[in-house]
Amino acid sequence: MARNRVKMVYVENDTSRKATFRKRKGGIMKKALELSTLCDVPVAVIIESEYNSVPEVFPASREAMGTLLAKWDKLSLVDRTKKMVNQETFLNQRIAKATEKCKKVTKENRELEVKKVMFDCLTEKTAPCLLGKNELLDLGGVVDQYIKGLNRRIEFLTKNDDASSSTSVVPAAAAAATSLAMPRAEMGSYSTGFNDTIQENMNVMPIVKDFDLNQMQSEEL
Amino acid sequence: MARNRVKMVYVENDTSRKATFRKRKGGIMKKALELSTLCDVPVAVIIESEYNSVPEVFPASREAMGTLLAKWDKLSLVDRTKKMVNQETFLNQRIAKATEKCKKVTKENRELEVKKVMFDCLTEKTAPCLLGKNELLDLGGVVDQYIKGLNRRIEFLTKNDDASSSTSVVPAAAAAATSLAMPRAEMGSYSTGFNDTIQENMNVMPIVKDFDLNQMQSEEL
DNA sequence: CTGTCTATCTTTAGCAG
DNA sequence: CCTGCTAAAGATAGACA
Repeated sequence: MARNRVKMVYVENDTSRKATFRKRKGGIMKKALELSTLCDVPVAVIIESEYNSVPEVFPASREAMGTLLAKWDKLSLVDRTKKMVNQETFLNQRIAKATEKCKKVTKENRELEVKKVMFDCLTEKTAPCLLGKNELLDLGGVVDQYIKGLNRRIEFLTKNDDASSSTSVVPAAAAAATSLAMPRAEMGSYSTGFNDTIQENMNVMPIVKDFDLNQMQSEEL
Repeated sequence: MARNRVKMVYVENDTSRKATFRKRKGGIMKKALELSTLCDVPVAVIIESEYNSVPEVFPASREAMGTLLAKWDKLSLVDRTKKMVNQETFLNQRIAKATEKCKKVTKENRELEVKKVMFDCLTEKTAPCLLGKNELLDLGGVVDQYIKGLNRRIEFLTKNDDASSSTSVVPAAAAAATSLAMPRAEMGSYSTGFNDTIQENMNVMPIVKDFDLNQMQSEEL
């Protein structure tokens, strides 16, 4: 978890594995204690270790532990199976969630790519004629959205800010760039240098979001 | 755990508590899954929640869970009690460890304070005559150690570095300062400006180590 | 409420003693 | 093997959509 990102696979090296085991066991026990303290819920953790001949460990109090296990014993076979199945469903749920997130990120990335192309066009790095039909359609959609934002922007400026109302006569492309930059400018002073704005956005655009299943937390169960 | 350091006490606010519960439960489940993956050990976590009518959760597989609980059932009353008692001892062990660490940090801090006084004396901010008997004794000890370090330093330089051997004639106080700075200089070039060295150390000295029990991990159990 | 963001706090992998 | 350190990865409280 530190220094190097660690792969979530069995640690082959005996020494490292033992070290990891000890550290992480301590970590879980602490977390369990914290959860039970913060939320006043009974928590039990059982860890079977090859290093401990009496291999169970519990952060719960003696009584709480007994109660927890008793409850488990008393669960109907149906409920128990249901819960057990939940465990089998555990990974499936994570996968489903991850898939959904992955889709979303992919979509966002496509949008970012299109925006990048748009700015490339503005700075003449890429000729639109080199693009395929689908790319052009996507690009058209993005540009349309920018122009819509631009119109709202013009309306806003015309109503509220005389000094800036002159922006309503700039070429559409530069205005679109301004529009894109708006979210950042909203809380401060408004940007007026279009080339700067474009350049600024050029630096931001290439960022493509990364995605990692392991980064996701189970949440929900 | 973020934005604000959180006190380890029951969270009164219902909304916050539920949010904390959900987040931390997810966190523990993930950690449990990671531990069992990395070290290939069976892990079970049972969390009884007021929000879940069938209030138990397990990251372990169906079989592993059964095995774990069976093992617990088969534990002799003696072993079980021993383990249980361990839970009662849990906090005591943490307290013991914390106390020990606290002592250590306190001692380190006292040494740092003494060093600070020593450098104050060198820069004439504090007259030694204003100090009490114990402080003077401590100070004497520290100065002695510096002088010892100085002698080793002189010996080293006399043997290995003709250009620097002239330092063997500097006043003891400045030499002591050099000695103190040595650990940092050992891997690079040697410091030669004594006033700079003193000033540099003045900036470092006032750092007094902090100590927090919650920062400690249970480790060991 | 459920999901998202992010400034901070916490955990821990890899080393050195 | 254990202990301590530290930089980097991870978890999460609080605020917000």
